[in-house]
Amino acid sequence: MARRTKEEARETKERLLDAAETIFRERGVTRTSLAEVATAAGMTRGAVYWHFKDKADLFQAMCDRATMPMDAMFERAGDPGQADPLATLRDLSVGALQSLAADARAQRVFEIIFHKTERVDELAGTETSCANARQQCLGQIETIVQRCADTGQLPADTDAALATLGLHALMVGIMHEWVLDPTAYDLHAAAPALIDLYLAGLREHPPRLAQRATPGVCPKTVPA
Amino acid sequence: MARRTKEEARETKERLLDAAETIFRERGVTRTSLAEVATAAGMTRGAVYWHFKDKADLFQAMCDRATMPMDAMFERAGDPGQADPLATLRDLSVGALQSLAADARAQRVFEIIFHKTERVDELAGTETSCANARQQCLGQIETIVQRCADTGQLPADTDAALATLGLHALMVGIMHEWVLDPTAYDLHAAAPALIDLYLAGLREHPPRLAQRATPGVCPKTVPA
DNA sequence: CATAACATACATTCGCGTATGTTTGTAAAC
DNA sequence: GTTTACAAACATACGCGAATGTATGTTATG
Repeated sequence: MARRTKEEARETKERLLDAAETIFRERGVTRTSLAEVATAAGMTRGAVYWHFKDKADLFQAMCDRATMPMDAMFERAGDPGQADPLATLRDLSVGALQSLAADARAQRVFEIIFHKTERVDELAGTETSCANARQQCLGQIETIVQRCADTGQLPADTDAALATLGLHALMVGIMHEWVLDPTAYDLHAAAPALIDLYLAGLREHPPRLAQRATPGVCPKTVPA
Repeated sequence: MARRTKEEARETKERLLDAAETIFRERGVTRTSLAEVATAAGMTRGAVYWHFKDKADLFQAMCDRATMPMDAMFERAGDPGQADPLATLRDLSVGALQSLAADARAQRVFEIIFHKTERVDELAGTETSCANARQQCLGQIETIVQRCADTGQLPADTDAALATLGLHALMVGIMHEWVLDPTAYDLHAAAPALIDLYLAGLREHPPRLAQRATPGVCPKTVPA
């Protein structure tokens, strides 16, 4: 069997990507051979090497296919001078979490990215594109946070960088833990509460610029 | 060369663990061969197989050696009926972050755990011990949060489970991102601000029990 | 008929587990 | 307090399977 039609070839490529999601998730990226991916898709290694350069290329394509909608969200949120930046920030954060909750493919791929792969130089292409997305994400958030401080929705001396780090860390942590067991709780329902909790803290007790040690609730210093 | 003294044998074991930290971090756990670890420690594979059963055993020992102090922290924080549970919670959270900031070995190992390994069934021993630590950590936090709600330091109808999920996610996210570049910011200095920000939000706008959709700042629903 | 879309075959390398060799602390026997 | 014998603490050698990249087949499409 060989030489399928154009449409069939596209289907096999999709099936290979689907198989990669399944097998990478089950066995981890490094431990899975391309033969396993191929047989899981009902093909042989020849098909894989025809559509993709090597495993890194396959992995990259798999990630791109899944993260495309979330990338688009961040693109959309940055361009206009929004009238209500705090609401924009909330919508963006809650939307990202809820879009993960609604997209089974994104859940699989994020589980792979967070728990089933090793960040090494050999996946340099994926690594840099991932770092770019992260930097762009952080930049978007910090821009909006700073706009909140400028428009008075947050205190003027808010440390936008630290506030951004915290929000980003919160979202990364939520995704990181939730994909381990999506049945643990309803992320779609919980996302607003979690984000609003953080944003309320940001209004109530934000990190201030030019402030090293925060007095906080308890003045006792911790051992080490 | 063979048959060193007891003390020398312990030293070589430590050197093997040190080498494992270095090589695992550089090349990822799965991609590193035991030969690489051995040569990096100035030994051969014979030494590795003498001190450890296989790679999983070496990895487990490396993790245990590094996470021991942090495990002890959580043990210490749970036992007594603390008078000020909210302060206990803050001390525990800030202390965990600052202990990471102060311990170079913990930084290396956490970077390996978060970014240089793949959670698969083959590392079952490590996986379950890690899950146990995570469950114990979550349990400790939730117990303290519930105590805060019971003693009136937080609203009585606070959803302790969700509040715990958020705090845990925040800390995981902070560690997850910070170990990627410890020079990005001073974690020891930033930890109190980040934790106090979340705890302030917890007092100001906590998740409530028996409450599905939170009204929040912006009622608009997000696409998908 | 030329080539896209694969399947098959081949050579090479790499890592693992084990088996065996070697040296030397170390503790009991004398 | 030697000496002897045993085993600790490694090094070396072997055989095996598995995965990779490429080279070469095969078939049907455009």
